[in-house]
Order: sequence, then structure tokens, then C-alpha cells
Amino acid sequence: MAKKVVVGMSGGVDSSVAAYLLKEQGYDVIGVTMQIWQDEEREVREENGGCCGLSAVDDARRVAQKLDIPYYVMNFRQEFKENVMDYFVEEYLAGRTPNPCIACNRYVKWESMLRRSMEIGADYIATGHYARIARLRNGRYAVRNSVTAKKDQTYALYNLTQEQLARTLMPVGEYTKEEIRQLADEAGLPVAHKPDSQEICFIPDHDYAAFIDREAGERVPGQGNFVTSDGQVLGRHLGITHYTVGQRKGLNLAMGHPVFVTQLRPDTDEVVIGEAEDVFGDILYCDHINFMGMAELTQPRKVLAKIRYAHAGEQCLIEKVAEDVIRCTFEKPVRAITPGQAVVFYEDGCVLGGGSITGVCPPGV
RNA sequence: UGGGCUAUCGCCAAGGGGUAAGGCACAGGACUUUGACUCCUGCAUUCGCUGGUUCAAAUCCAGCUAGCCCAG
Repeated sequence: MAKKVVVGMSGGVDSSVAAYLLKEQGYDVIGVTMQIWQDEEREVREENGGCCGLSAVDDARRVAQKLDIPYYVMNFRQEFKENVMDYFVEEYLAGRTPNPCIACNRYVKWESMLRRSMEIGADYIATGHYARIARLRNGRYAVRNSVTAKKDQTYALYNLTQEQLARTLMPVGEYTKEEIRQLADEAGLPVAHKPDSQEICFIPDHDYAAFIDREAGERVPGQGNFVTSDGQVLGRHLGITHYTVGQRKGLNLAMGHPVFVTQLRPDTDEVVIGEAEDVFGDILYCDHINFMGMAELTQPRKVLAKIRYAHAGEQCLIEKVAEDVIRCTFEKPVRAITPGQAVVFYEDGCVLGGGSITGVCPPGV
């Protein structure tokens, strides 16, 4: 009997082709779209198909019809609110810069959606990510780079558990973006030429600070000083939620040459400003570790590490310095080590694990 | 109140008679399933004001105004 797989369909090309490929491979495919952040008033503001928007449902349903597979919409608004939106806001309030997609993957797509899929008798869930699942020699599951280096989404998946990976299929990782569109075309999928999604799906107007204001109200920190590392005050800023490490634009500081944010100080509401070179560093610490391709870090190990989604990666030495704390020492300085962002470790194209960057000093210092 | 200096885009700043460089900031776009970064494009019919000299003035001259410095 065919294995049953629930495909998370966003309405985009990638997940549509994922469903198509799995059906071709003989799986018993069920299409599902997660309803996550929409509330009635905002639906109209939906633009060019964020990964989980409203047009998403219409498009996904049409694809499901075309593929002749059952299709459902699952409501995960509550889970999304708690694990993604609230997390997003809290991180900003704490002076960190979150990556909501990583939280969404781990807690909504792969926790809530997987659980509910199991409940309806599925053997696997699948998505349209550009990544593959590998079973390593040590028996562990790891996310593996997509065949195309140009499009690789493994970074945002580092936080998945072994149990989750064991029940996941990612057929799109075997193809390039061009091939995927080609397949969509050949299959006659109506979304073959739909533009790629981008930006955070729950903030369509792209105004993060305003979103945080709406969500957190009185708790949002107000104005403060732009200062240099030696304490000189350069001007006033709009509140630390408006900035992130490495940022240049929007500071409104005409210093005659570009200057960048080097640090946020939530305790004093100061935003530290420095020169271009000041934003480079070669050591970082992280916590909230998730081990994937390795079970534990027992001795220092040389790996490739990415410190942001679009980072090419840099060689570094990772060492466990305390329970749930790893220090990464890079061979070459990396730009804009940002608390709240994830650092993900790779070896041979597979994710070994990763964590949440706490800063350039050991936690608690 | 005497003497001197300076006034060019939001900030800094070239240009010293031939028809307004550049940097920063800012705006728009590209890139991007996170924030950033980066890249591209745009950005003073006008040079504190008023007159004058000249074919031609931001550039020379005069007056005025403002700011700074030194005297007092």
C-alpha cells in the first residue's frame, strides 16, 4: 500500500512541484495549506503571494485540483502566533534580531503540521524546500544541501529534530529552481510562473517597527542615543527595535562616510555606531543548540558555519564551552555577528547542527 | 563698538570669470522565503541678500545681513 504523505502547499511553485513529484513517485499525496497569520481585515493587503498568504489558498487549491489530490486547509493561527509572531516581537524588544522562518519551520510546520498529519494517518510530511534529507553513517538524519548551491534553504531548517526529519520528504532538493519551473510548466501547474515569495509573510508592508509597536504597545523601548564605542553621543535614534547589527541605512547620521550599527544595548537603549571594519569579528557564542548530523560536540571540530540565511559560510572551529553553549572561532572575520540570528554548522554539505547567536562574548558576560 | 574671517544641496565640501565635482544623508529600484549588507538610479537652472562691472559672475566690485575669531 502506498505511503501517505501530507505536502505543505504554500501556493508557490516549489511546494506545488513537490506535490507533483511525490504523486509521480507513487505516494498517496494529500495537499495542505497552513492558515497562520491572516485575520480578516488584513487579508485584503495580501500581495504577491507571501509564503503563507491568502492567494496561497486559492493557488494551492487549484494545483491540488490539477493534480487530483485531496486538499485541506489547516488552521495554525494560534501556534503561529505563539511560536513565531510572539517570539519575533520578544526578540526585538530584547535587542536581538530574530529569524522567524526558522521558528516557523521548527514549531509550526514540523511540529504542529506533522502532528496533525500523523493524526490523519500520514506517514510523512513534505515541503518544497531546496534541501534534502540524508541518513548519515552514524545513523542520524541530517538536512543536506540542495543540488543547487544557488538556491539552498538548509540554513532555515537546522532546528529540526531527528524525529521530525525521519518523517520528512523534500523532493525539490534534487532540482534547480529552473528545473522546478520547467517541471511545473510541463505538469501544467497554474503557478509555474508565479514570482518567488520574499520578506516576512506576516508583515506584508515590511514595516517591522510598526508591527512591533502594534503588538507590544507600551513595552516598546523609546528613543535613545547613537553612541560610539568610546561613549561619544552622535545623535538620537527611534528606539532599538528599529535597528540591527551591521545596519547602515536609516540611521540618518551624515558622518561624511558610511557608518554602521555595531551593537544594540537594550539596558541603556543605546545603539552603538562604528566604522565598516568595526562590524567584523571572528568569535561568537551561541546557545539553544540543536544537534542534527552529530549527537553531541565532545571535542573541538572544524566546520563550515553560516551566520545568516544568505551567508556563503566560513571555516571555523566549534568548541563546547558550557552546557548548551558553543564558541565558534572563525578562520577569517565574518561580518555582522548578530545576536538572535542562527549560526548553522555544516560538514560535507550536511547540517551538523546550529544554535542561536548570543553575541561575541560568552553568555552572561 | 572697532579689526579680521566666513557665507555653495539636509550635513561636509570642490570650484578663484566661461556656464555648479565628490562624499555622507535621503528617495526609488535590483538582490533576498529572516533582519541586514551589497549593487543600480535619482538628488542645487543654482552658489546668504541687493545692486554693479563684463559678451559671460558662485567666482571681480560695493552695500546689506548672518555666523565665527581677536580687541574691548
